[in-house]
Amino acid sequence: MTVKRNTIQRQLVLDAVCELASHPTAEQVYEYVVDKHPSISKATVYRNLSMLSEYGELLNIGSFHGSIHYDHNCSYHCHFICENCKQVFDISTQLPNVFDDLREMHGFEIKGHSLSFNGLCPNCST
Amino acid sequence: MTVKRNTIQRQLVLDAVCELASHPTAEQVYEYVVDKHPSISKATVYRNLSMLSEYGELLNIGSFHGSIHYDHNCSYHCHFICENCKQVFDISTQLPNVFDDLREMHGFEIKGHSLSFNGLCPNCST
DNA sequence: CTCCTTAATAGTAATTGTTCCTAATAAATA
DNA sequence: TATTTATTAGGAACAATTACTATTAAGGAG
Repeated sequence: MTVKRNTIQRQLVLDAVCELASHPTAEQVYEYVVDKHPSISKATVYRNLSMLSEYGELLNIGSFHGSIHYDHNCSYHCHFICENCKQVFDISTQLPNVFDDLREMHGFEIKGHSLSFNGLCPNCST
Repeated sequence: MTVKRNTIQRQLVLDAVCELASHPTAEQVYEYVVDKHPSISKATVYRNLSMLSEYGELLNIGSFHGSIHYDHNCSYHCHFICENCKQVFDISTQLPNVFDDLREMHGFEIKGHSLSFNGLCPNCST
């Protein structure tokens, strides 16, 4: 059995996503981390972002405008992506349990889902 | 005022997405169209896919596994993406009108949304 | 129908996001 | 403290997409 090791690089990547709290991309995480740990490489950031997502410590919320965004909040919520400023907003709303119904009705083994809206945020719509 | 011109290339791209009906990527559309019109270039396929999406004649349903998928069905439905076979399935289900509520409650001008599930399809889960 | 404007095209180069590769490093266990 | 091997840095490779430029052709005006 392979052991998951704790490295400062992995911790820095995880901390960055939490501290940025802006649904950052790998590039944005790299920019944030390289300040504190200049020798880190981009490959390390990419690798840790996907490993942390697999472990359930981060959430890959999908690819918007060409790059994958990550979220430190792994509990269920939706997102709103502004087409103008490209910002990703959290939308905390409860959708009824159609998800459970879907699971049972269609025979799909659902491991995750992504609900996102696009349009213009209050700032950009004026 | 710029005039949108009708070209055979644009029509072929639109037809391809309809005829394939498998949520194709730009690459898959190109492979399909180049048979009928060998001189078409990939840039033309990419350009027309994004223009047709802007015009509302196609739907960009998001980027899965590294490339954007398009749908000829522009009416509301969800998708299920199998993590194993990478197939995109249509899920026709009605979510209650939380979308209208969101629109009014948050001040976001919602132009579209995307709800997709990932996991294993019935074929792959056994 | 013919001419003219310019949107759209073909072909290719460039860019961007991401993954792969390899030798060196450093966690974790014995 | 020594050993194993997961992880790293750095750069090359790759794949999806966009940008660029000369050429072509759609469609409105005359």
